[in-house]
Amino acid sequence: MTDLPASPDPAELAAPPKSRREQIHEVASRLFSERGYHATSMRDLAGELGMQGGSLYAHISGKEDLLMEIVDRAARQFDAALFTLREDPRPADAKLREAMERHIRVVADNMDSATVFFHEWKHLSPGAYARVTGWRDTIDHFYRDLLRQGIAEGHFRADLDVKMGANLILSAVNWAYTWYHPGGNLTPRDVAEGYAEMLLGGLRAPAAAEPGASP
Amino acid sequence: MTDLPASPDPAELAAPPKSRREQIHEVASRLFSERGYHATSMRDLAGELGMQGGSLYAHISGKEDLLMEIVDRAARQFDAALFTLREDPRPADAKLREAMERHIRVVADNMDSATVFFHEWKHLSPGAYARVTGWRDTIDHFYRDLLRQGIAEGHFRADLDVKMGANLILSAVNWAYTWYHPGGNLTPRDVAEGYAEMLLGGLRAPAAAEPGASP
DNA sequence: CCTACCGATCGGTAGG
DNA sequence: CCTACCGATCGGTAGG
Repeated sequence: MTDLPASPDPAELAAPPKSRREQIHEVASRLFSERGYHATSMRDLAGELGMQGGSLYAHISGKEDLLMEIVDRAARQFDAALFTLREDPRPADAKLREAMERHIRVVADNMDSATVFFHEWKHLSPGAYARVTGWRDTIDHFYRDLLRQGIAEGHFRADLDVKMGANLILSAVNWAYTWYHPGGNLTPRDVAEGYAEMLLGGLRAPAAAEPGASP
Repeated sequence: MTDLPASPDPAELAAPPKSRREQIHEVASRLFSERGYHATSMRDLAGELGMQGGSLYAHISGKEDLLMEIVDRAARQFDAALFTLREDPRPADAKLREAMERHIRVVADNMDSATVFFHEWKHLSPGAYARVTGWRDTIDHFYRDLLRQGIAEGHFRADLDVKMGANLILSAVNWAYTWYHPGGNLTPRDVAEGYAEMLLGGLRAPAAAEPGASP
């Protein structure tokens, strides 16, 4: 109820005005994720922004650069989310929970560009393509190192197959892009904690309980 | 070293001659998986088969029908692999291993069409689209039922979140299409057993071992 | 299975 | 940011 003079549009309070370039980037992420890169025309994209196809080129240099930047940003977000955990002093199981939560949060907060990241990177030029596989290797190694740390600490099973374990964890957190609904009743934290609980403790019942026994 | 008269081409011994239609289907799976549906032209497809673009239409009715059949077949393979397990009398943990092995085997034996199944189904017409989501629901329910059975039997933890557990399992087996290499040193059975072991028993060490302690 | 072609649409540019 | 346009390519067809 407080007056805020010289601020005519209340929408401008919540978010600073987005540059046209940023708007194009955002709509492109949505369309590329919904229809795929090649099935989205520059005229489709322009239409959603209320302009003509040719007008886009006043703001961007080309369709592929748009894709490259969407994929690049997504990759950097994954990397940034996990990077600060490398030097984290906590034990491996706590770090695994935290890493999975951050990883899923990146997916959840960027459903569109995460989908583009996973589906459309093969349409990039060889240079950008190589950069993406580099990011993915970095993330893979992060989880492998984490598992090795846990084994060395004695928190994880000594007979663990590190490669396979990292694959399993990556499957869980990446696949979220196919089913997670940001507006739903599950937060990224819920998912991460549920997954970590199952992964760390296992699905199997701790003791051989009698079937049908009541407490 | 035995003579086989009236069989001039030894390649015909291993595999019966594939119909042209089947060849088209096979090459289309590969191209759609490598480049995506919309980035593959009918002329690309025809070129790989040594014919002109227009000639394809003597064998098939259209591009989308090709996609629909590839996706349909993949869906049916997943369904068929798990269907016979519904009535299997084994305990849930054994059935889970078996289901994961069969599921991963379908992915591994059909890397191309599995990739198309996971990436290109959104380009189908609404009718075919609905059919695919139906298949996916069926598979999802299979794993949920399996988890419920395991809880009822007392083999699985009673506090298990069935939906999340099914999601975790599906993540593991489906994501294999992104990294599995059919010619490599890991069989689908290796992957399934490794995954099942980690999922059932958990990553955590059974007892609190001393870090650095030697046996 | 080929040649020749159809209308439609593509990414991108010139000039304003 | 628009109008008008470029050459290229698309899925598909006619007629043989």
